[in-house]
Amino acid sequence: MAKNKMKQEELVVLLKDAGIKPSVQRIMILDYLVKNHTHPTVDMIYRALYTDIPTLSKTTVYNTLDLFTEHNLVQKLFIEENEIRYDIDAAVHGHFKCVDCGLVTDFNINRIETEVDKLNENKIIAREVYYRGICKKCLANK
Amino acid sequence: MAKNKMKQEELVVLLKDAGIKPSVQRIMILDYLVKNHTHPTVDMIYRALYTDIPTLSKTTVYNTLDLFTEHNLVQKLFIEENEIRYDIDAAVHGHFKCVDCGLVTDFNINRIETEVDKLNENKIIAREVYYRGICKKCLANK
DNA sequence: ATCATTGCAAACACTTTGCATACGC
DNA sequence: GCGTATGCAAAGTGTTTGCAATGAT
Repeated sequence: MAKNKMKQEELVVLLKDAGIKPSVQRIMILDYLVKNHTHPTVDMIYRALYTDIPTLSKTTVYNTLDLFTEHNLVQKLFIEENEIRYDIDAAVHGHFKCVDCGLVTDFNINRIETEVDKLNENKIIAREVYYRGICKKCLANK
Repeated sequence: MAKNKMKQEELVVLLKDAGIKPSVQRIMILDYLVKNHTHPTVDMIYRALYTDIPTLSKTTVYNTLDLFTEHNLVQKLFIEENEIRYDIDAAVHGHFKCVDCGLVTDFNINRIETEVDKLNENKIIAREVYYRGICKKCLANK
């Protein structure tokens, strides 16, 4: 209980530091993202929180995640068609999606060597590396 | 004229080699992809070909691109939400999308160094690198 | 009292599906 | 003639918009 209370305050600080006014919904959504590094979709977040706040609207989840994205608290991932996923991990890393079980996992990138001359006059805002394949767990089940 | 005829035959060979039965629509869509390395969306392809074949249906464009994807003739790109783009270039390369003008350009990747141990037991089917930012042309216009 | 946030319902955009027609060997 | 390809219309899915109700300071 005391721990939960403390955690809540940390989340409030996180929001305020990002320049976002806290609210019950915003804290809960941030809480979910902090506790679940599973690159959830809007629907996953909505379904997880719906039981706690039955009045929650998907619009609010969309609004809140857009707000978080604008304030660089989360990053949108477009690893597959027809779904946006959200990631709270700020460090640059790659995403591996298993096309079998759908799980998205992170992996570290030490270095990307690109053809510099073609890119160096552009302003690069985001770098994303997506791998798709079959994870070892799904490979074992075959 | 003679050149166009020859080109057409080359496209037919390309399709047959991929195990795809040629048709007027398939040849025209492939022709568009070969001539336009602009990572087009379904809509771009549809609108470009519509004037030549007014009976063309978007469904056919979808069907054909799915078929091409299955036969590894093209690759789907998920660089931004709500749009699938198609790329006929088989070599592994990165994609830079200008968030200002929307243009998607290719760049070469010489090497990606990842944390090997975490990935090497997975079977990797596709590797995609997306950069987003503002291209030098748009930067100059500001 | 004022301004921002929430959330319902409707609208939207892109994609897929069902099925009848047309085409090719 | 038979199997496949095409294309219309309808349905589906994820996201956005308009707007009224609610909440916070």
